[in-house]
Amino acid sequence: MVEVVNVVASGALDVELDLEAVARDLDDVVDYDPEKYPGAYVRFGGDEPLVTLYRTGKYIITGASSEAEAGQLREKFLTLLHRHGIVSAAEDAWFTVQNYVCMADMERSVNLSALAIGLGLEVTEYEPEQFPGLVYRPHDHACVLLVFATGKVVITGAQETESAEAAFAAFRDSIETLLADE
DNA sequence: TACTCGTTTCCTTATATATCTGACATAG
DNA sequence: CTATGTCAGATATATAAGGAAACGAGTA
Repeated sequence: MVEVVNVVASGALDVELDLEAVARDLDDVVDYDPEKYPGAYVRFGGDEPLVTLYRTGKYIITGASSEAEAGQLREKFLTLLHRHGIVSAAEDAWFTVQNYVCMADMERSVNLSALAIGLGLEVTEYEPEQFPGLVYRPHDHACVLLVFATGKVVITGAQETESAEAAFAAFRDSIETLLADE
């Protein structure tokens, strides 16, 4: 079972923004420090996803647990901007999910050194002294898997949930073949 | 050699995962 | 004063974004 733990999405408004003015208008939710970073952070609540807004009108939503949650936050964000007259509804250009970060559990321990050899050294990276997880980049799936000795797996880089699920399913099948004796 | 222009890298944010390190704290 | 304990911060992964800095190459 693959569980989505983070969704990164981006979108654009067809207008250039004066972030200084936006930060003044929405002082209670906006955190803007151009000396530190060019984007303005919009936080509705400590537990809600983060919106990073740029001068160009583009924005990023990070920290949502589902595509639906990202979409709801986007609506909330756009409504806020409309209410303050910062943008009009017509200036809303596009919005897409860019990355799904998922978690899965094989519920068995894994010998990562053996797995690296089994999967092939050209598709894996395992340096336990640098990082305890094995990095697996399958050729036939557009995402990256981080495999841990405990059997926990992090799947990241997927543009769709289905792609993360397919990558994990294929990985779980190969694990059973490669490490059947352990 | 000096300057310009294009490319590349880093920064920041979220999130799970696990391992080690360094900085503190508190107890004996 | 030393022992153990706790906690935060790297380490690595993907991804968007804009700006700054660094860097290589080409020209005068």
